[in-house]
Amino acid sequence: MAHASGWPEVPARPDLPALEHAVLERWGRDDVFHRSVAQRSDGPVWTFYEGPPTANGRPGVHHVESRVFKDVFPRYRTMKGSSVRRKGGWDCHGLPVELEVERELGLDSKADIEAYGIEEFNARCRESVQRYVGAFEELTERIGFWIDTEDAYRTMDAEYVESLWWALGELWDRDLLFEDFRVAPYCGRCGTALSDAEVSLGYDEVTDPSVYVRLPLIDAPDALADASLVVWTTTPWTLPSNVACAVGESLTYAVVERRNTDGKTERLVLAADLITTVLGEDVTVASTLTGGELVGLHYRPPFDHFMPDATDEGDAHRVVAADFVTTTDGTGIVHLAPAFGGDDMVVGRREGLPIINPVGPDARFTSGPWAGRFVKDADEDITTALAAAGLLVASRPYTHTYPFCWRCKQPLIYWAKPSWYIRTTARRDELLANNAGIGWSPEHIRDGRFGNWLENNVDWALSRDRYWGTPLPFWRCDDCHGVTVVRSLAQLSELSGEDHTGTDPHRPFVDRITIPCADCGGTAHRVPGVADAWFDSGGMPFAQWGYPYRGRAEFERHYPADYICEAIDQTRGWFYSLLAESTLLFGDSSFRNCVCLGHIVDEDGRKMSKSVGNVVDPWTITEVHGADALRWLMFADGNPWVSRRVGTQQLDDVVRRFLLTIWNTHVFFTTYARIDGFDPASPAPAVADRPITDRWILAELAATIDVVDHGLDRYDVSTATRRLERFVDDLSNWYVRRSRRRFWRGVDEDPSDKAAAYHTLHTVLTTLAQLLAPFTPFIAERLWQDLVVSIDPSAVDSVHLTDFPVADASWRDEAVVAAMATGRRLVELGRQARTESGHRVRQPLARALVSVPGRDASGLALVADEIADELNLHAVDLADAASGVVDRTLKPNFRALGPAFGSDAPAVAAALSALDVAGAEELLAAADGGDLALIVDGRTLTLTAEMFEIVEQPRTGWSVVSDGNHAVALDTTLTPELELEGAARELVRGVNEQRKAVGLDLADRIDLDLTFEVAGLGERLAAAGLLDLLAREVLATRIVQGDIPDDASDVATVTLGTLGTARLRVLRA
RNA sequence: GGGCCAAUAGCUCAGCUUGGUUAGAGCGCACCCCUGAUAAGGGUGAGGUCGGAGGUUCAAGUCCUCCUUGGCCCA
Repeated sequence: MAHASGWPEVPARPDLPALEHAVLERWGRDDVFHRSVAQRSDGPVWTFYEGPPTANGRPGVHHVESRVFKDVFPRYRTMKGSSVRRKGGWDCHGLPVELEVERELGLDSKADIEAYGIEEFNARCRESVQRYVGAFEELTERIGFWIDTEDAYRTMDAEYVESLWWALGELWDRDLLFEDFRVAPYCGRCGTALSDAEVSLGYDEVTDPSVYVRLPLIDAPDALADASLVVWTTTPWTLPSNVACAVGESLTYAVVERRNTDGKTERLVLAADLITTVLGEDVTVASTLTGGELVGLHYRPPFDHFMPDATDEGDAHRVVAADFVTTTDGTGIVHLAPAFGGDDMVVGRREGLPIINPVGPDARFTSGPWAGRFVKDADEDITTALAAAGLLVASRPYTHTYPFCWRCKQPLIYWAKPSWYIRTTARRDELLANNAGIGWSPEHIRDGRFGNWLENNVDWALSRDRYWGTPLPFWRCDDCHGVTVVRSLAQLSELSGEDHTGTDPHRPFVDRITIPCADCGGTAHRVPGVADAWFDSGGMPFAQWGYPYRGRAEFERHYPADYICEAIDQTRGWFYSLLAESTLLFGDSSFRNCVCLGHIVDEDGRKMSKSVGNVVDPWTITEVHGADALRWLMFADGNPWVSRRVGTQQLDDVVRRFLLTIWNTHVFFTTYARIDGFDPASPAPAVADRPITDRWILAELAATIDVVDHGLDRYDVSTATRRLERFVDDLSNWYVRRSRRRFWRGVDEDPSDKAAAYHTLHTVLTTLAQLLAPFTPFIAERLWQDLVVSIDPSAVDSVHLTDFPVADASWRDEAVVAAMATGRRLVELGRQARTESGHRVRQPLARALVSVPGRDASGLALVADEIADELNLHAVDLADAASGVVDRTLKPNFRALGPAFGSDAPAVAAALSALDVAGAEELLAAADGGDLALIVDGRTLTLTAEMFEIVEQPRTGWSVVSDGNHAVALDTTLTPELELEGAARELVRGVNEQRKAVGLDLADRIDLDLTFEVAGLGERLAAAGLLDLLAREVLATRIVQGDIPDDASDVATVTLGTLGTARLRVLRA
């Protein structure tokens, strides 16, 4: 006999955060995560790389987003049988960490840091990183992100740094490392270059002197004889360093003539569009030419203080082409000083131009007439000098936004300083080819944002003049300047002759180590810089194992990654550094698939920021709505790569619409399983023998498994979650709704039907738990515990240790799915007809006639009873032509007509639609089921059956609602028998309400007293067998009529439609 | 200035790859139902020139071009 003991008592209103904490506790106690990985250790390896979050500051909601996406696919792959190691990682180096420590210590510049001491400063950085790692680990656990934090790599560890040194050594050996000048935003007072992020903090509107300068051409053809180029700049101090002028190759330039103040005529060259803006109206255009025609001409430079000497390579002071030249301002001719402009440097390199840099690290001139002056302060004197030399065309104040140092408010300058580069441009084609093989989500990243970025690849500027980072392992001889790249601490020990195998490979320790120069016997010191922190993270595929000095086997087993995931802003960050390093070192991409995420915004769509005060704390969310709600919102709301709104409203919606719907279904099942003592191990009826609703929900379950499985297989959570939401809605609002009475009526009424219902819903819920496991691991676990483990202690003890579900072949049934879809469509129409005709569903009606498209008619028999029951009808019949109660018209099917008739299709369609009922009948009769002959514009055309649909519309005066090809007609005639049945239904409802009102349990038996207002009604109900029905429905062991005193308590009154009222009293039997 | 993405109901989003003639869902709103999932649940309704303009096609929310607005990235 079945046992009732196992089923838990399930609260109707769950406390989801508390539920999750209990699940976390169980996972921890039973070591479920590690067991889930261990039990798949023989499976195929599927590799995930943790893109290391910078442990700098407390984790926010945006961290949750990437972490849940990093969780869902590894969980899925694990359930599919793969061995998925989850090695964590922490990005420890970088400027953000330094800035945080500077703030804490009240330091304000690099000079401050050096005065404070690099050793102590870096110790503080290390401590700061560790402090936040703890906060990240807590949140990681709370949101159910299964990752090995004990096994995590840290980019600041000696083994990690040594791996990076090895990589740099490899690049050096392959001639992929070099030193050159790099132009960066720079503060002369602080003596430091600023990052883009820092620069963006300090923009301000300012008025600068802008000058138009004439540069006489010296080797011009006749058309340009005696002409001068006109250039414009807002930084006159850069003019002494001018080495070339840039024009737009396809822009139009003009040679204009004008009379000067001294009466002479001069000839000036500038962009045709800018003549009036620069020179006013009083000029004559002598000729026009393209920028291309100017290229190669030489001019006299504005100053000769810093002329390149003969040893400098390059052909200076000429016109070059550059695509950044525009005519939006200036003159269309751009003065180039490679030492002081990023674009200038790029063009200068390409053209082989010299770099003239008379400015020192304090942003003061180092030589020349303005030596010792801050460059910006020399602008005025330089302008005066230009005027004196007759080169000044005009000088006008110019207001624009200019960057200032966010610390000291000094204007920044763009300044070239020596810098180490990785020669990525030498491998550009391989980068592009490797990118082409990556599975991007969304796909447009490959050819769009990332592809374009690779197309325009420039060499990777590797060095940073900072402190807390991977020190560049480059030792340079003080005497011969020869460079030695050190690849490990062991090699450093060997070269230096001291044991440094235990030395911390950070500044300042490595700075103190010198090695004798192998070439000249001099002493080599380490170059001062550290590596760009992106180099650290891009090296994680090998450095996380300490490769090649350690972990060779692990590296080979876990390279490349099958899957990585970060926010879309990482295209230039981690995605690039990963690809660049693996391409240069190993020749391929270190990741096969990549999901790019959009940003998190607040519930009004605004960016979350501390200053606006709309930052949502993840802990608030997890403790109010729960981690599952947050996870589901991330997966199911919109697409991963568009920005996602996170707020109370969205989370409430997820909880109510999705999680609580699942929970309610669980409560429904478990409540009745307890009462009936359902035993899942009892024999289950064959699926084919179960009622239509069971076969339907199992068929939908099979289809859902397919969609979810396929979606997760191709990194598509949107399709998977949408299908699950629909399935949960179908389950709750159709399967459970239709099946309720099967659960509550007595076992003895129809044991096999009840068994079918229990087995079906149990299968569905346990399978659903497995499908949900990668997405919402907490509620999935709870369902599994309640539905499986609680009644079978020998079952797999966690849903996360099970295999991903596979649909049983017996579940699939497309015919049933299609038939039920039609049936539900008809129920909608029937409900509408009842609403419109004013006949509530509780009042039974005799029958409905329905019409459906021909292809659906055959399946209607399967679901007719369901429709009848749901709409409370005695019969549902298919209206057909033979019944004489439908009108038929013809509706064109464009999908078939278009290809057949081309441009005549609209005319044919119009002819079909124009047919009235009589015309349609006539044609159909003539066709007799075969092809239809239609006369259009005097021509007789033959239409095959696919080209039209027959639309049926019930003709009678019944209550009809139709929609497209579907129609329902209700017979609204009320017979005395129907009224009697309606009264019985009212009684059932009234008694059940009263049962609840007096606090009876679901299974309690009752004695029922009834008094009818209409004489003889009780007898009529009894004669029709309806009182017996009532007794069964309300679990009444005895019904007594006419016994209720007027003053009795606990009496309810029920209105029985047209049949008066009844008074009833319920007592526990 | 360049690149990418987005624009569909009051709000948030599907649908677009594979063009087919009533464009869907949730929330909100209005009205109603249910009362053995009940501090739940359900139904019905109103609400859309699918950002704009051209083009391709028998047929365009869907394909192409241009434009407008917003977002992100780069300069």
